[in-house]
Amino acid sequence: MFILNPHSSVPIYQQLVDQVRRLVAGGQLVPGAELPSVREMAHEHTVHPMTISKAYSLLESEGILERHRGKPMRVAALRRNQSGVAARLKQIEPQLEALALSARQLELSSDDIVAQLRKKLGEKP
Amino acid sequence: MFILNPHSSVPIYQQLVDQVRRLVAGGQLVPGAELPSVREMAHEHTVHPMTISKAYSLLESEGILERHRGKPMRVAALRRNQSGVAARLKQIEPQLEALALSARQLELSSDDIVAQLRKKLGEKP
Amino acid sequence: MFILNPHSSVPIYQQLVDQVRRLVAGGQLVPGAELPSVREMAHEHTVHPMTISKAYSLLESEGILERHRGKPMRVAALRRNQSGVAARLKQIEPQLEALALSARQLELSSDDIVAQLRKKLGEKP
Amino acid sequence: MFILNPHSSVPIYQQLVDQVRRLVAGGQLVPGAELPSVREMAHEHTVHPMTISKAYSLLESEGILERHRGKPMRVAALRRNQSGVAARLKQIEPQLEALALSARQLELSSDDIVAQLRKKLGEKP
DNA sequence: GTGGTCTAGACCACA
DNA sequence: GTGGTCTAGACCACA
Repeated sequence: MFILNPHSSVPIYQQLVDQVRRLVAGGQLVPGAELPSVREMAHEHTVHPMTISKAYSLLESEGILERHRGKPMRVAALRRNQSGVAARLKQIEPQLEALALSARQLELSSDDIVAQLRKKLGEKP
Repeated sequence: MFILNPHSSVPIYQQLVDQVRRLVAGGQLVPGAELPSVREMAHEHTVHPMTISKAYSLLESEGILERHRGKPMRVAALRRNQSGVAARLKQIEPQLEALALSARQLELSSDDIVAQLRKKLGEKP
Repeated sequence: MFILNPHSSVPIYQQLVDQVRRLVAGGQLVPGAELPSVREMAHEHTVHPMTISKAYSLLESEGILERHRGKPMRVAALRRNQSGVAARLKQIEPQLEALALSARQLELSSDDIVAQLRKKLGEKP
Repeated sequence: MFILNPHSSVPIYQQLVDQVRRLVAGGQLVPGAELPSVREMAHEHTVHPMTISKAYSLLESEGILERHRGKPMRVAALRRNQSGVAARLKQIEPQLEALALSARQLELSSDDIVAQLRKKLGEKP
């Protein structure tokens, strides 16, 4: 369910945080759903447990996950308006802005960029 | 001409590398053009000369800039097919893929994403 | 294992890059082998850590070393045909050409040069 | 007669010094022979006159060239035993030692190295 | 004038 | 523990 790439320049804990956040916002992870334990997850991805732990803690402090003694982490109840299209678009705004900047500096036309983006959106990961 | 943000999480030297790379690919910096000297650039952005120097060295090792002893760095001759639309699209492919992944996980429709992207592309930076 | 001479006109970081490159090509450093940490190496040779770091970074960008967050640098897997005799001879080709040029200009006979070279090759460093 | 490569990592003045030294030792430049003027040489190789001047001055201080007011630089009379085989071999000793070190670290056999060197010695430049 | 190297030393991110 | 970034500042080589 989770894809962690140790060779990426994005820190592993960050990759995990980003994915959980988006899966929750996207509805693939619903409130109450349980996440793999730190140990399980660490073992499966051969990653240091502290790395998973850090990601979970961040998600907890964001109110996205909930910790209950003795139980696995769970997806928290959604706050109001957290899952509307606007809220989700807001989440990728920084990515969109960075992309737009790159496109301008590369003097790529909007149509070329959009065509390429649609291609990527159509592909399965 | 260059925008360096010391508060960004992207290292300063990396910001400069990215911008020069894109300005060259985009044609705003043509082969033979001289870049500001290390000291000039450092002074203008109140940044340590070594930070600029590191960026220039990386760009030299990529073959984008050329060093000529005693002279400022210059934009190198382009390698064949380096500046076609395809090559430039290739440069932002990682960004496009990351965006597509985010969009899928957020269950955002292609049309919503594209509409938002076009808005950003239309804005002046 | 490494010999760094601070009085040489060859920059310290360059000496290290050259040696690692050759030890890897020669097989004394095998893929997966860990290098001394930046701090260790710096302390042992009483050199600034950044100097070692610079060498390691260059070797990483050449694909000779691999960085794994939180761990010491490691020798990367060899690219195909990277370690054959031909590939290794290729590495000293510039040195051979410079030597041949000198010999010609000094009007030294091939036999004199070769005899002298064999003597040096026989000596322990 | 002289080959100056501005892209080499060896400084231009040094390239010139090395070549003159070897051409004199090799007998291609005999005592009394005149060298091109600083201006001429600088113009021919599109190099800064100061660069040529620096090389000539170094050669003069070594006693290889002589300056006579109003005349071009001339090759000085040879000092005793300056042109014997042993003296000339001495001049390339540092190069031979560097080569031997590289060969050892690359674990190249003496025979492979020598074969390759003979090939280079046989080629015209 | 140009860029390069190096040290001292602070501070950070990651595992 | 690991490596990375950055500054302050000295000193050098080259043109």
